[in-house]
Amino acid sequence: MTAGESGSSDAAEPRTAQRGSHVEGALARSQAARRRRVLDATLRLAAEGGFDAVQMRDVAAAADVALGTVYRYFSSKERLLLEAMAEQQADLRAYLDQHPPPGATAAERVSAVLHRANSSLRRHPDVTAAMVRAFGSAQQENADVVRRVTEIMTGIITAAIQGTDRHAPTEREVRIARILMQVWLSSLNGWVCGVDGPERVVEDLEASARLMLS
Amino acid sequence: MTAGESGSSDAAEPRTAQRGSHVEGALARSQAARRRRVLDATLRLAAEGGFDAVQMRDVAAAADVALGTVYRYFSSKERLLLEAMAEQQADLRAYLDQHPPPGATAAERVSAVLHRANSSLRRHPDVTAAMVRAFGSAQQENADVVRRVTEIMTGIITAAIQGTDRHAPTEREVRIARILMQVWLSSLNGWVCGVDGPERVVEDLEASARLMLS
DNA sequence: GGGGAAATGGGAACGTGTTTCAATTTCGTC
DNA sequence: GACGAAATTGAAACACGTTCCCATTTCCCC
Repeated sequence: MTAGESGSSDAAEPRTAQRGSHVEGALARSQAARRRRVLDATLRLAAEGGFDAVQMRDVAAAADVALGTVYRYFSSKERLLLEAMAEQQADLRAYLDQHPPPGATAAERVSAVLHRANSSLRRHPDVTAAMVRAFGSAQQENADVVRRVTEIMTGIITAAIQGTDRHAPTEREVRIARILMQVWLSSLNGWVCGVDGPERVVEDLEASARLMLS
Repeated sequence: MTAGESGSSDAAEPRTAQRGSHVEGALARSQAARRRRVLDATLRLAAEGGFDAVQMRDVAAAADVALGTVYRYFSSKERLLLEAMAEQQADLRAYLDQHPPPGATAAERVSAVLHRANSSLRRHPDVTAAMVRAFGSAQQENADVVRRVTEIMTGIITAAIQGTDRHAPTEREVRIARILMQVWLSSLNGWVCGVDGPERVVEDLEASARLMLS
């Protein structure tokens, strides 16, 4: 998707109270930089060897911080990958907001969006695998990030359904978007664990879009 | 679902070649018993404390076998839980074959089946959580069990769509069944990781069944 | 520019999944 | 009933996520 860098970020500070006072809720610059290095190191390692290659000691070393510092910013490996996933999805949404997909009907636009998104995922299979695996084994303490990810994905699909017309989404549209997101996630899971080929993800999504948006 | 014991079983022997000769492909009685004890111990532990309570050393102790023996039968904790899940789903299918759900329309029958299945899952939340978590983080080497599980779940839904009329399922019916299964799995994941309440699983399924079967 | 709190570094230590290995037991075959 | 192959046991060892601890540094406030 080439949606590249920056963007996103809403939650996510170290889990202890904030210092200072004036910029309540924001991390000091050096802290933001550290956090970014950790996330970048995570993506780099994931790109090489997937979930298993993201070893916390290696992440710390690659980000040039101490292991304890990684844990200060991300309470677990799972959370680290989930935050990376949330950021990735947020970037994707931002990109799509700027470059809305073509298509006259809702089904066409949804198809176009998910096609783009998936070919981007296919270009980094190990990263995707790492994130999907973290997502699939998520625990209660990470429910907030999981929710954030699902909301972003649902939002992407809702936007595609609506197209340029920006009315408040219908109840029905939201439901359909949610179902499509669930199919998407399940399909990705099937792909990364080797049950289906990567084409299957797009096939599933197009089939379900066709079934519900006609 | 009270579908209780026995049943299922197709694959799943220890990963080395078979002894003897006459009963090709089947485990000696004592081996089958050991395997069963391991699975039962797994379910017992999962029922108490979910995924984290299923510790391989404890499973071995509870099943009264050595740790190495557990690993002879199940190559990993993930596989152990997945095989348990496959068995559970196979039992559910067998039960439903004997007690087909009521309903005049496909949507009603699907709704009835999934309602039953889910209230059974809700009765053992920790077991469900353990299995769903294993499923969600499944790796390539367990693709076979994952496929078996999804096929059983899809089969259950397909049967519900068809009702008493046993024609070969339509292409369209298979596609719908697959999508419903995917929604089911995603929804379960949302439940066990605390993003949604357990009612949400049934809501999602009914909504999608309604959307596709009308 | 000193005081104090929070953050960071560095590294040991712990828990649990997984592997390994030698000794022993089980079981089919002759 | 003895032989040999496979299965089982018991225990140690390893890998990696996670936790802990303390010395050092950074940063805010006075």
